[in-house]
Amino acid sequence: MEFCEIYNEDCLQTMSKMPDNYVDLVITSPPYADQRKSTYGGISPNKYVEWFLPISKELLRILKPTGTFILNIKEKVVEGERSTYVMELILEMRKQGWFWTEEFIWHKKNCFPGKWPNRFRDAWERLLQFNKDKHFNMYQDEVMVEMGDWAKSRLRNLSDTDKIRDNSKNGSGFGKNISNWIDRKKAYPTNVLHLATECNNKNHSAAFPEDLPEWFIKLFTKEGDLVLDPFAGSGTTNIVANRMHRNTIGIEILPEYFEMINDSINKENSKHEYSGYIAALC
Amino acid sequence: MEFCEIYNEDCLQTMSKMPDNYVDLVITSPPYADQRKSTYGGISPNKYVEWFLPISKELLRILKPTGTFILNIKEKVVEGERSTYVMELILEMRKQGWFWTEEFIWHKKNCFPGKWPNRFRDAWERLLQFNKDKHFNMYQDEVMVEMGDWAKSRLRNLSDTDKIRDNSKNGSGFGKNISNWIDRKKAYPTNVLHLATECNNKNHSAAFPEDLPEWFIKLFTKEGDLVLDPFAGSGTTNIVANRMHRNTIGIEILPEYFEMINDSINKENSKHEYSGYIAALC
DNA sequence: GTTCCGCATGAATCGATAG
DNA sequence: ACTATCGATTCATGCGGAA
Repeated sequence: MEFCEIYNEDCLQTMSKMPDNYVDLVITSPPYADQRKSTYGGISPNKYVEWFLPISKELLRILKPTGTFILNIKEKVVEGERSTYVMELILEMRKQGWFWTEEFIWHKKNCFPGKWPNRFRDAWERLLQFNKDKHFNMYQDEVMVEMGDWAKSRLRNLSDTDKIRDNSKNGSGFGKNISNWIDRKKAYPTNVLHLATECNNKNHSAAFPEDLPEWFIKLFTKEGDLVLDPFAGSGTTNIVANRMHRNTIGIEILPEYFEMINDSINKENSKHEYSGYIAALC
Repeated sequence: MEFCEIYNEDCLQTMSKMPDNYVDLVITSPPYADQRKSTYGGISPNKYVEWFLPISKELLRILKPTGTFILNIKEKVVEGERSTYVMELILEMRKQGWFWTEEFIWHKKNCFPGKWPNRFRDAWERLLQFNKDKHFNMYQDEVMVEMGDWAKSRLRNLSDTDKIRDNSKNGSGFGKNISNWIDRKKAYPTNVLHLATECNNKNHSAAFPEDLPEWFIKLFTKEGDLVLDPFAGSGTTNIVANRMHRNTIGIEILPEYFEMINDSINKENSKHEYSGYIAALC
């Protein structure tokens, strides 16, 4: 059986006890600069990079060479301008030895309402993918999506040009062989994720939707792998990882969130046993 | 009558002849690093910031204090990693005196296909908003959209002349319908734009869809204002600005694109006169 | 007139092979 | 070793012709 461990500690402390090359996937949403002040005390934007770098350094140590680190972050507006600490953080993390492989966009379909004279509602966040090595595990087939409707009609009748590679029309060298697509139902996704924010009673100010960690856990781990969230918050990452039969560790410094995560995990697992029981009866 | 001037020159040269505080909106998509190599020669990623800074400095001089600069850009992948030149550019432009007000996301619904072991297709680009002053002109009501789903599906199948009529607000049946319908349930948009790239016969490798400059021209200018595109390319920005009764200047260094822009503008304007003639007859 | 269907095409990237 | 070129992979869109 996979384990699910939650620690009520500062994440630097917990991570210091972990061996090198231990974790398969880190996915976290750290407290944003100067936000959630009432709970985490708030880190001011100009101290943010300084505050985060020791953490990213430790993450680099404990991550497996084949592993991935997904950082959910967005810069806040300070005096009418976007802050630059996220960009500075990326540049500094590269100096630590991280590879900045990709930037996914989380498009929040139901973003926070509001109106300002000089800007619109912020409907997206960054999902930064960092790696320790240029060769990492990626299980792309696990997250394939339904192909658009166009394919249904397209694949019924193949034209002659569809049956052979059709290069050299432009200089791009890009051709196609549509006949390869017969029987193909699904397509690979892109680097833009369309997910609604979770607005139900999580009692945590920065909960992300379960679909978000689920997607990355599918993409970057297999069953039995280890998923870490050093800023567990409401524990969404751990709950989802546990449900997906991954080992998982969550670290949360605030006792009230720590308790909440434990409650959620217990509830989830008893529900699981219950449904297993029901299934056995049928 | 508004003017539409296209120059076949290096943009630094053309801009040097312009007075200070002259332009209301700059919207441009410069050649990306090492991209479009066959036509523009390509700028290597590590020289990109150095190459662009003199241009952004000149733009800062000729932009009005109430004006806005929209920069469409995306970093390419180099050796399995996203390049950092866009982030470095933002940091350097702030040192020049620019405010980095916002980052809009252009979600490209039909992005370039392909498959790689370590990444998915890139479906988004950055639309960076820079300002000279914290107080700039923004006409938010001009870009309001239907509550919930976007009006796009309704507008998609309309012909060009319908779009012109809508933009010139001449009280045609179409415009009236739209305005009634917007008044019923209007909402401000977000900072995520969903547009397809134009893949038809533009003869330019990097044309953006007309909706893109149209949206920003509506948002940041009014009729009679001046819109500049220092890397005009196929001239989309200028054509749209001209149609929307803005003054516009386009600069394009390559003679073949320069000719193409002039042809397009002439065609557009003669079509406009023709439809005006028809309208007068009715 | 309207809907349907066929088709070209696009700011790409990786890994292997050749100079 | 290091750089340059080449082949392989892929999907949504708008247009134009057909039904």
